[in-house]
Amino acid sequence: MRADATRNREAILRAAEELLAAHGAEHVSLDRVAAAAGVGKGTVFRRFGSRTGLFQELLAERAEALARAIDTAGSPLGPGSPPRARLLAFLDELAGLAERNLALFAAHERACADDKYADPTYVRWHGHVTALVGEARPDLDASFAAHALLGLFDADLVGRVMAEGGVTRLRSSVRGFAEALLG
Amino acid sequence: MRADATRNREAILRAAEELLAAHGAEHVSLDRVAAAAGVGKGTVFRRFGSRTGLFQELLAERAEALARAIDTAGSPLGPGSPPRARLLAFLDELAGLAERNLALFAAHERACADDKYADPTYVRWHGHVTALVGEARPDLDASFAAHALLGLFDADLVGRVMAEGGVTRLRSSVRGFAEALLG
DNA sequence: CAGACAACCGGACCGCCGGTCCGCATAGCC
DNA sequence: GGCTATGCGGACCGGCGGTCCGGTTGTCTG
Repeated sequence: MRADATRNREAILRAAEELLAAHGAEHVSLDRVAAAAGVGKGTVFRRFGSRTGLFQELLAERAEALARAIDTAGSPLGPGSPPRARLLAFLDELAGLAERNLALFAAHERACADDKYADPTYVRWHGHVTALVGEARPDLDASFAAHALLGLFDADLVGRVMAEGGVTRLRSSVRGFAEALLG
Repeated sequence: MRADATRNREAILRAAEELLAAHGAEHVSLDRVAAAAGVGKGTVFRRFGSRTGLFQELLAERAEALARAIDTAGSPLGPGSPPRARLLAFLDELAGLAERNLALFAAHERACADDKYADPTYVRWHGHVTALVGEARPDLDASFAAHALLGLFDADLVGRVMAEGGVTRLRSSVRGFAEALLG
């Protein structure tokens, strides 16, 4: 990749973030992103393939730290902790991530609306949660329950809950739900 | 409403259903619906206001029987049964409804993507589930749990589960999840 | 039955969007 | 300094949801 290509790639990602923060997920078209990045529309598509690809990449970037933490021993998130604690810790982290990136979550949802299960980040999360649920509650359909738990972070739902009680309410509702489910 | 208006209204609803059944939710544009109904596009919008309105109305139609059953004593669905049984019965009915109307669920989801909580049918369902959860598990955030339970009927998830085990698998996964949650 | 009016219809039209394409520019290498 | 592959920009496309208005038609009245 040429140096200018790398620069443009970064400019596009940052422009997309700014527009998300400024105008909400619904008003971020790729024309606008391109314009804000000081770049042609074609460049956006060459770099990211599609709208879907752009938001997937953006989410992957924001989720990277969490992805690493999951595989690293030493916190309740990592291997070594009991599955129930790991799962609760993971969901709590996810709540934080959703809070800090609500507009991105919304945009990502829309962009991945068809074939939402193909998104790499979602797939990783789902695999993780499925495994943990399988250990903690072997009687359940773990994959199904994992989709349901990840569904708690639907952007509209998160927004609604946070409007009433902020991230604290979100965290406690999620935790309460997960604890009830795990028994 | 004039007689021709009533006829057209019905023709549009039936055409939309046929198109949903024939091609999936993604390929049903309002032009196509209008053409299939033998009607101008303007007529579709005059009758239903928007794409959203059309699919909301269609879902409301299909959900009417369930809505009545909920308020009528005499089955596990209706008032008089214990909340836990009512909730499980309701979710089971919803699974059946989702199975029989998968394409409609998908189209409805897309059409209501912004402001999904404004859909009248969803609001009714959510109120019902919230009340039942509140009785069965007063320790939970009932409204939040209700959204989560209704999220189980996301069209993509339903489709995926049914691809693996048909409606039987869907019903048992839903039931298992709900039972675990209610303890 | 005739006439008149309101309700309704059709489809051309609009702006916007995601996505494509190709002639031109330039970064990076010899 | 010159050559080429890589990348760039933005005009362009098809399709969408939604609007609008000139013409049509159901219906009510006398």
